Amino acid sequence: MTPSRPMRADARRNRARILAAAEEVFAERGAAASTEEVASRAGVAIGTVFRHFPTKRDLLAAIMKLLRRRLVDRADALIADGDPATAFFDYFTYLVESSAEIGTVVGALAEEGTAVEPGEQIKALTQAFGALLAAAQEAGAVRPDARLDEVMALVTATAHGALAAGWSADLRRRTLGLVLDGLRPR
Amino acid sequence: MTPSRPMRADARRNRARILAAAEEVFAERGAAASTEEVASRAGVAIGTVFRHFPTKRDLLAAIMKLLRRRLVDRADALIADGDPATAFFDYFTYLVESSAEIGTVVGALAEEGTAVEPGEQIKALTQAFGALLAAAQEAGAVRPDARLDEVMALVTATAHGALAAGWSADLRRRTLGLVLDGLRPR
Amino acid sequence: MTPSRPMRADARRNRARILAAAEEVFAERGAAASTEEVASRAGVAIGTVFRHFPTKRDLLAAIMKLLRRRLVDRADALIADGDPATAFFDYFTYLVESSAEIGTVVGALAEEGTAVEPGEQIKALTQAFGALLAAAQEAGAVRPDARLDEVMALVTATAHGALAAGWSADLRRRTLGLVLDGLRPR
Amino acid sequence: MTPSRPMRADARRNRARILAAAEEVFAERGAAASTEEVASRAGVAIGTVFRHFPTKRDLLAAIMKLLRRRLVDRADALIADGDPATAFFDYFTYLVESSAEIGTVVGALAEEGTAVEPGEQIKALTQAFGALLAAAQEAGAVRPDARLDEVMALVTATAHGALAAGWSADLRRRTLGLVLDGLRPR
DNA sequence: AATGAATGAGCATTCATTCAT
DNA sequence: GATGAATGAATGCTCATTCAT
Repeated sequence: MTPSRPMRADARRNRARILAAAEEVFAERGAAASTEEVASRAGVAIGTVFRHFPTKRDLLAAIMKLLRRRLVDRADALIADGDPATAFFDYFTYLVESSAEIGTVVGALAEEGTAVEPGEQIKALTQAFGALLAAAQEAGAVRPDARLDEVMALVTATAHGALAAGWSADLRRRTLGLVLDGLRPR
Repeated sequence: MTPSRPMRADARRNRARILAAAEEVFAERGAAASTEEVASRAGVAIGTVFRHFPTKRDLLAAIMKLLRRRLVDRADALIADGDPATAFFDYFTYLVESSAEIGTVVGALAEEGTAVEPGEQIKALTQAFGALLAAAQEAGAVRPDARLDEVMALVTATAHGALAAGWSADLRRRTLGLVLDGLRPR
Repeated sequence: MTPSRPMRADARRNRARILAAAEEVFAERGAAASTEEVASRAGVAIGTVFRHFPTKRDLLAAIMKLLRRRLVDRADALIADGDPATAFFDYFTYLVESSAEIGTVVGALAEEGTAVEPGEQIKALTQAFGALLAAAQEAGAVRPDARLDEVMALVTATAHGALAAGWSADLRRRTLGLVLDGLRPR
Repeated sequence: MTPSRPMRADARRNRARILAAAEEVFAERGAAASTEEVASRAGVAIGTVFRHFPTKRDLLAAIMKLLRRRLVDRADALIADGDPATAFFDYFTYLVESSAEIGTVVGALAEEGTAVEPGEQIKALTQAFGALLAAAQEAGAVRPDARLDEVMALVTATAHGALAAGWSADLRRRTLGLVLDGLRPR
């Protein structure tokens, strides 16, 4: 309950390094990669990793939070930017293209049995995506009966698919085209 | 070579039990589940599992083969059955609905680095699906420019998505609706 | 105590095959080779091996017995043959040259903790070698103070050394020369 | 590379304990003894053994290095000491007497197929022994035509023999006498 | 706070041996 | 007697997590 004094400077630096290393390592090696590997890539000792993230789960969750924030930021930028019709499709495409980063982590957590709490971050993402969707529907670029949860499901699916199956860039573009066509008004 | 006389009755029974148990266990716990768990669920000793499948990989691969055969059989049944327009969409839906079974295993193998030989089984599946697609396009039920690889990609994606994200039955149905709409002629 | 009826013909044939296979396998792969390998090389099922030799130990012991008999036979032949001076040295050399066969088995048994009972066979070998030694000493070809147990020890040592260290044929010949020189009268 | 600061005190203590335990265990039980046994005899957990020696092979190799160093040290001491004639024979005897320690390990490694790199250690040993031999020959205590490799072979053989066959102290002394006689000038 | 050594449960795999067929 | 499937203890090794330094 005490506000717990602000982190020491080196501690904060280490936390960041660890997160960066973890992102790299898990993206490369899958979630089976060892925490030790993360530590050494971050240039810290294993104990330091566990001081910051008491559990491997916690580390994975933290990465996810990070990724989500990035995604949300991008959505906000697109919303602020302009043309609603383009924005929605651009964002959808962007999400699928970032899949590799996200996918591994999501998969890893799913595999462990306990999915991470959908928490605030995902709410924020959903909200941002919702805004883009509404705007696009308003502009008549997306069929009006498409609901937000369906659209979210669709991105997730396409992203996972692209990742797990290792589609070529070409195949990804074409498949994405089909998916997006399903969202356009007839 | 040696004609290798037909498996003894108890051996065949055990092999089947192990496969069934493995399917269950891996679907529930992910591919990280232990072989020991499979053995005990199958009611055999650990050595028996390894006698039938010398490697965990082999066990996983065997499950996959089994699943694929089921999928192909179903496709063949639908092809033989009649109405091409319905058949294609039914099969697509069926595949997504079986996703839980397939997904884990596929994912597990992909994660290990060495995917199982795409070999005959997947060729057979692609072929069967191709026949359904062609018939549906012929019947004017599917847009003529949709290519087989895109359609395969789409099923995979939807199936994985449904699996990993744990969609509700309702959400799955609605999302599937959107996907299939993208495949219909405009 | 009942004389236990004479072995069935096929049983005797199998016993022989197994022994032959075991000799091969253990010579090639060392004593760590699996009993299963022996069985398959002999063309019988694993159960058959264990029916004839209830324990891996027993199998190894049986091989040893076989080898010893061969060695004794050779000694007897040399004794009967003639020139005592040559005979002793020839036999010594012969033993070292057969080392590969013997060594593995002996080593294997030693490794297991319990050496095989020296039993009758080894007594027979010692006796045969003793005869050769005595004759050679009589003939003045070997120093009269060399005792039988020392000579036995010497062969064993040289044989093991040649085996374990993988001496070249040339090195073996030269080293053997030194050893034998130690046995000659000065 | 990295200067890699000097091992922590407890780590060094454990490393030493493990090596000592391993020497004991492998000498008693042969190389088939389990790593677990080594761990428990050393009073550490199994993980600690593997942290220090990532592979059983590595552990075996480390023991060998240790033994070799001891042998070389002894040789150096004898060289420095004085009387060349005695030194050579003393060292030969010493080597045979240490055989139990060495033999098991050497044998174990040989059996595994990959002998440890003959590398520096064995070169050092050969060299030290070579110096003793040369000095002894110079002093007229050893026949001048005896070559270093033959002499090495002879020690190896005698050591192995003494070890594997479990000679009594008396028999070892007498046999050694015969061997050494073969090396004296006539 | 950081370090990195120690822990020990867990895992895939092997193999001598037993026993139903 | 022969077969070969089943057993299960044992082994080498990994890795998340703890804790003394």
